[in-house]
Order: sequence, then C-alpha cells, then structure tokens
Amino acid sequence: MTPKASADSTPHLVAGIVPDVTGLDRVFDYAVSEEMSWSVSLGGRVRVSLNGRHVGGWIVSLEPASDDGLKLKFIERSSGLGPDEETLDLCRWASWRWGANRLRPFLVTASPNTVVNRPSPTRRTKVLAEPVSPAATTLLADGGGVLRLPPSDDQMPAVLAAARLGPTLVVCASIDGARVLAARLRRTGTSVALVPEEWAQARGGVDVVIGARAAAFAPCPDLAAAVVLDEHEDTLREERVPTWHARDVVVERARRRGAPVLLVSPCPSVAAAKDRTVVAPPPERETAAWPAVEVADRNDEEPWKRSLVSSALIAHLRDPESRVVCVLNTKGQAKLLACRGCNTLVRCETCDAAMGEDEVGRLDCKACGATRPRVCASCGSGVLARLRPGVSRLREELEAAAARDVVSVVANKDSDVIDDTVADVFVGTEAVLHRVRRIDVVAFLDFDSELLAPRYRAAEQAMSLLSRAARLLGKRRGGGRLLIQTTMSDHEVVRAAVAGAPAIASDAEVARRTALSLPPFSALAIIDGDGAERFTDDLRLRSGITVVAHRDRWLVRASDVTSLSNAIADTERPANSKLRIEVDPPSL
DNA sequence: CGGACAAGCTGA
DNA sequence: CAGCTTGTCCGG
Repeated sequence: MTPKASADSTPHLVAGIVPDVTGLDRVFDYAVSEEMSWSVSLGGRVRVSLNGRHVGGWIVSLEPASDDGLKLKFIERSSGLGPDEETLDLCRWASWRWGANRLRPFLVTASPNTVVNRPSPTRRTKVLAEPVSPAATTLLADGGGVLRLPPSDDQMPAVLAAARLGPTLVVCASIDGARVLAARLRRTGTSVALVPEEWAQARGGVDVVIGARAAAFAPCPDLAAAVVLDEHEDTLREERVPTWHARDVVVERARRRGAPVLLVSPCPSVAAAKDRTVVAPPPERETAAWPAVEVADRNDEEPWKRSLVSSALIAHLRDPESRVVCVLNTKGQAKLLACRGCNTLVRCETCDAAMGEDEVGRLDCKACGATRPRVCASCGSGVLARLRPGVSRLREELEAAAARDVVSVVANKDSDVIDDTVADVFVGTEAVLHRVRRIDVVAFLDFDSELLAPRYRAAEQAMSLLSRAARLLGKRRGGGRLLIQTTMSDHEVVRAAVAGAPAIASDAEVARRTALSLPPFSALAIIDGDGAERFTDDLRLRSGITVVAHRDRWLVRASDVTSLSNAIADTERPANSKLRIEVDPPSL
C-alpha cells in the first residue's frame, strides 16, 4: 500500500513509532495525515515503511507537526489496537524497572495476538450469590495485601471478593489454571475475558480479565482491583531478558490507579510479604488444610550406600491401594558429595550450598564460586562419595521394591496429561505433578537437591514444590501423604511442611535474606555480553552501586530496586554493545 | 533485523 | 583485481 492518498496532504501530527523488529528498538518519527489522525491513537498498531521494508509498529508518541515534519514518511495504515495509554506507560515503567532499555518486548506482551480493530462491546451480567472470602474483602478494603491461603483451599472466593469492587484483573501462574477459573467464574454469571484469546472483550470492559503472566499487561478498563494467584510461582517471571515479574507489574499497575491488590499464595514469597499485611487462617485451620507429611531421614543410612528408596517409601510402594508419584528433580543437578569418614555432606564454608567437583578435582561451590581442596571440612578426610543415581536404574529399583509396574514420566510438550491408568506408580521430574491425577502419595526422593540448590531462592522454591504436591493431595484428613526424603529433616522448609505452617519457612527466610542483604532487602542484577565490562566500570562509579565479578559475569548490587534501575537506566551503554541485563536474576 | 557498503582474503 | 566473505553502520 503506497501512501498515495496522504502524499499530497500535509502532516497533521508526528507519531513516534517503535517498529516491530527484533534488535531494532528505537523510536522513528512518521507523519500522520489529518485523515489518518482520526484512526490512530497512542499504543495503536500501524504499518510503516522502514528502509524499504514494510513493518509493523506501535505509536508511542503523538505530537502536532511542525515544519520539519514535511520530510517525514507517512504512516501507511493503522493495523488495530495495541496497549492503551495507561498500559503504554506501564510498559515504559517495566522497561526501566528491568533494565531493558527497549519497549518492544513489553509492547508485544501488551498487544493482542490477532488484529483487533475495535473493542468488543461491554457485557455485564448479574453476578449470582456466591461465597465471597471475608478475609479477602477486609484485606482489599484496607488497601490490599497478602492472603495466605492453604493449598487445598479454593481461591475463587478471594477472586469474587475483588470482583465485587469493579473490573478486576486476575493473573494466574498457568494458563490452564486461568482457563479453569474463567469457566467457573462464568458459571456464576460474572463476565470474563480470558486473555490472550479474548483480548478484544477485555478491552471492551468486563467484570474479570484473567490470564497467565502476560495478563499483567492485558487491558482492563477502569481497573478497580487486582489479584495475583500463586504469587510465589516462578512461572510469573519471564525467563528471558527482560526478566519481568507479573506480580511486580500488577502491583505497580494497581498503585497507579489507587486500586487494591490481593496477593494469594499458600506460601507467600518474602518479596510479596515485605511491607504488606499478611492475613492467614488460624493456625489449626491452616495446619489441617495441608496434607500429612512424613519425613524419611536419610542420615539414618550410611551416605555412600544411601538409596533413594527408603523403607518408608517401600511401605507405600507395596500398598496396592496406593497411587504413588515419585519426584526426582534433575534440574540443577549439582553432584552431591558426602564424606565417608564422618557422614557429612560437603558444603561451602562461605554460603552453605552443596559443593561439586570441578575438572581438576577441587571442590567447587555452585552458588558463590568458591573452591577448596577435595577434603572434608569437618574431619579432613579425603575420601568422598558421590551420591547420584541414574533415572532408569532408579525406575528398576522402584519396580523391584514395589512389585508392580512403575512408569517413568519424562517432560513432553505434546501431551499435558499422560494416560495415568497404565500404572499406579510413577517416577519423574516435578513435571510429573502436572501429568498424573488421583494421587495418594507424593514422594520427593532427593529433597536435599532442592534445599541445597545453588540459588538464593532455593528454600522458597523448595516450599513452592511442596505446596504444589500438597494441592494434589488435599487436606490432612483426606488421607493423602507427602513423603520427604532428606538428610536435613530439621531444615525450616521441612519443618514448615510437617507442621502445615509455612510461616516457619518464611520467617527463617526473612532472617537469612536480611542477614545476607539478599533481595528483597537489596536489589541484584547480573550483567554479561559484549561491552559488559565497560558498562559495569561506569556503573560502579555511581553511589550505592557495587559490582563484583561472578563466574565471568558481573554481579551488580544496590540497596533497593529503584536505585538499581535508575543506575542502569542512567548509565550510557557502550556503542555496539550487546548487554544482557538480568534484573532480579532468577538463576542466581 | 536486514540491506548497504567497506575492508579483508583468495586464486588465476 | 574480480569475486566472495566478514564486519560495521544505519534506518525517520
């Protein structure tokens, strides 16, 4: 399409356009004819000609044309709605907050997947009488906060409490969860837009806009409240750079509108609970709403002949009435080492994480990078045993112990749920928790690898895994059992699960993060890529910023996210650099 | 990103 | 020195 129609008209407006081209995140000015000016708006999608190519883009600024607007090319045509003005500003904020220096990734997230030319008309239906959470209602009336809701409790009454305030944005940890909740909400008469599919309805205005992570940027006109469900889940964070987190986006979005936010989780993160009211059920009710937990203490056996099949597990495997899921995480497969002399696990002396062996036979800390000679720190013995079996051998071992078929479940994109009628015993990575239904026992074969994972959030992530299993098992009285095999039975995460009291874990975590100045009591970023050295050299000149080398990348630390983000935004990026900036690094 | 153009390498 | 690869710059 040539700009013939507008070529003879004078520019009416000048539009700043971000082209939808990866690797090219700059604003280019284009002219808008008077005729076109009626059909374009901030955030809108357009087609433009750039360097001889026709590309899509977004309008990020609109200003009256001045004389030098005459040499600009005209926008070719409008191609539907994108983020509204408020969401465009939110994209700018997110770009600053996660050190992105570009808008495109956020504009993509905030736009519909198909061309939407007009919002679908508003439809509101009368909401039927449904149970509404009184705790959530009170919390929302007080400006929002954290609702610690046990894993077996229904989240819907909390969502309905928010929806009574007006248009509500609900962000779920998974799209499946969002779909199920959307269907249930519809049955109550609530008008619902499930994004991304129903972006146009969301833009038109409904009672509840619901979706997974990206819904944080979905349209929700006149937003009156927001809810983040399973706020602790890692799926709420984008894995790729920029590593934005849906919880933080929703919190900022609601803050801008003065709307209350409800953060719901069975085990709220330290980041969510910091500076917020946390409301939880009375202790005895909370405990009753977690499943019964058994701990198989692996210290009872000699470490070098330690099996992943404890006698407690064998008992469950041999119970023909019991459907058992065994979880063995291979992600973050740090080889564990134990001393044959004194039976202790080999840990880092500076940060307490498990150590592995490097190529030259020294001990190597996966968390902080420290190394030391290959001897036990507590008894000086050099005889260390490696503790880690193969999955296929493990399946055979389980089958032998169970005297019935054991099916190993491997990650598979094609099918969400496997045919779980083929057997009653399953083994796999944590993905197995999403694939098998009707479970009586979930056994974490090697929970040490979760607790000792070389990431500062390891304890929270371990707790998150337990709450996912707990949700499948139901309440304490329901008969489901959670079996934790570990050498660290006094670890606060294990104690929290046993007591059905997640505060035991989070209190310890707050103390640890405070003592070590870890987020949210500081802000971190990992920077690497071409030009990272020069960039961080400039960054470290700023007050309140420290930079240290961390495994051939750079670790940047500040007292809080605002000063970190400001420093990153205000520091000039070296020409032709290809910086990779991970703010709030998920992998650290 | 992808095109334009410049500088570097190779082979008859 | 044509013909090709590789690198750097730039787009409104």
